[in-house]
Amino acid sequence: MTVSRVLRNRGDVSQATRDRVLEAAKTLGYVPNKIAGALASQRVNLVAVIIPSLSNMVFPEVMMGINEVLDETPLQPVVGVTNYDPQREEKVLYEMLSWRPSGVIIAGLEHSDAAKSMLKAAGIPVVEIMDTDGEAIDACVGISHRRAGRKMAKAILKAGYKNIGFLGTKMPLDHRARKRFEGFTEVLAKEGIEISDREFYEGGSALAKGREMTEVMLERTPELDFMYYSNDMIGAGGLLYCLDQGINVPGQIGLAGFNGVELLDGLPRQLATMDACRKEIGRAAAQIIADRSGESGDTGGGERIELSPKIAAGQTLKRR
Amino acid sequence: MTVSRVLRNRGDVSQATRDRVLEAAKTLGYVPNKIAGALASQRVNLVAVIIPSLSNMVFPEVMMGINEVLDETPLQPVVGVTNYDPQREEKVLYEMLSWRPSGVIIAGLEHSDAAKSMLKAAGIPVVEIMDTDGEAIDACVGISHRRAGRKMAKAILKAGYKNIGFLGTKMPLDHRARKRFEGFTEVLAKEGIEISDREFYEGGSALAKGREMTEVMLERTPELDFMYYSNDMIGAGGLLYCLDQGINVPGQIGLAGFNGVELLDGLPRQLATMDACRKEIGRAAAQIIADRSGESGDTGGGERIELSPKIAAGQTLKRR
DNA sequence: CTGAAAGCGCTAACAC
DNA sequence: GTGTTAGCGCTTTCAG
Repeated sequence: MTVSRVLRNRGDVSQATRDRVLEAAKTLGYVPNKIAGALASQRVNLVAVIIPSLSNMVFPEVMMGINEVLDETPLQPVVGVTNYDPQREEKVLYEMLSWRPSGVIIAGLEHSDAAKSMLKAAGIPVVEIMDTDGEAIDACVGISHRRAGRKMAKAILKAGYKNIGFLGTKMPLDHRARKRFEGFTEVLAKEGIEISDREFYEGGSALAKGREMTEVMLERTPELDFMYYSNDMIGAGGLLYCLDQGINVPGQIGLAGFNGVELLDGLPRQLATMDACRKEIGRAAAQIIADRSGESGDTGGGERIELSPKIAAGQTLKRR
Repeated sequence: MTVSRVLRNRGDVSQATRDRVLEAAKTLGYVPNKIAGALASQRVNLVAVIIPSLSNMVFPEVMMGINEVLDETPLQPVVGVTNYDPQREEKVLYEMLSWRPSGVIIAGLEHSDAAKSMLKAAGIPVVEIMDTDGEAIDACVGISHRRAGRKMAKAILKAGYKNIGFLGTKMPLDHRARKRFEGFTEVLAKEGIEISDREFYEGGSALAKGREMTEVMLERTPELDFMYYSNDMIGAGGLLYCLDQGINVPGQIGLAGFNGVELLDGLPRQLATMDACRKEIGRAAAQIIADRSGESGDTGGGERIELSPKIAAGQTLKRR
């Protein structure tokens, strides 16, 4: 009835009745039931956001970007965490889709077949984020991790380093880290160079792991003159370790990480890194959903935004 | 009809029909509509989680605790972020309640009157987390930040420090930081000691800010022999700064932070801190909601769990 | 064990 | 401008 109209600021209602309704609503402590509303209107202002983890700052930062633009709209994000587990991803996705959200933002391009079918069948905007190396179901915004790996390899070679070590996570399911690694070794291979040593970790404090791994690797392969870390946190650990040991960085050994986390600003020396454009990705993805959910005929589709991460050479990647 | 029964594994359905239904559901790619289900059953398996921020690791860690226990139940968390803004908190809360969740987990004990009324009127379990210094609406799990501040002050005094500086965030709305500060100065006052200097920051990289603030303060008040940081990140920045400057820690100056973040493990020296029991808080809060949402008559109510944070004295808070 | 029927609290379309 | 009506897609209750 009329009440519904005023509560949603729709069309013709006289000021008098409007006031009366608002008054009543307030005194009764009335909170509309969105479930009923959604069912009736076939519209749910929720955006499903599916990410692998909350345990490092990267996804929370993406969330912040998403929040920023969704705040300007009636849309609300609902997040689900998969722990890098395809099974869980499938389940979380199913749960979310059963709420008939206005769109979904999901990390990565790799999903189980079932997940892909659900996404395709959902008939809502789907934005796959963080990665552009592969085929998207619908829209896609991110960076090319393969290209990022290549770019860093080139910069390192150009700076004159030759004996390069790689340190990363032991995560077969972190496809983005894997792609960076592939791009990285690819460029090295072209120059006839192979990774001199490599080390992988899982669990624990990344900073501490970075220290440990660096120690182990330097002991095992003393001729190393560069270490490429698959994320800034272990890179920072490595940097702190080197400084502790009185190792000249980058004189004796150069270092680089990946992500461009804010944390690096406070380190004794600025670690070379590459900005993964996390907030920007969140913002762009949310924008796509917001734009499309406004339209009627789902005009858009298949948007593809590839951001280009830039190297922040810091002080740990200098020409020798 | 029957279909509904098999999809929910309810009561008496013959294996034959069950199979037939499952079969049909699969081939049709049927995903049940939870909105309709929720409306009909008056049951929504969502738990609203309202937190101030995602920008440091503390709340993501609480989330992980919540996820852990909710994963074992049909309940699903939905998070809302307030940016420490009571206005936003009110709005976010309103939005969430309009989905009629099974419970709400909300950070802090300080809310606007409107927010409090909504929470009281909602008729669902409400767990206020992180803080126990004040009056809870319903259940409450956290630590006493006032007590935490007092405890740290005692430890510092006992270790023989006299000229103490405080460094924290410029956040009038971070009640927990404020309470820690109050507890801290209270104990000092009892011993006839006043904070020698203080400094507050906002925005930017906490690690970098920690460095800057430490530098500024040491210049301004050279007689300081201890610095108490309101979080570990700025504490870590301070520690790195001191080490850079060749300042003997804790010989010349002692340091302590707050939170017990994992990051500290990788630092050149272990910063003294106090574990805020974040994951544990998340777990306990989720458990309360889970337990109560199982019962019919909302048996429980008013649970109050106060965890006691322990000092991890690290290497930067040693008897002089 | 299975079907039919009556809502859940709203929105949308249509009268008044 | 305002009231009325018919569903939205399920769950629930009650008959068969």
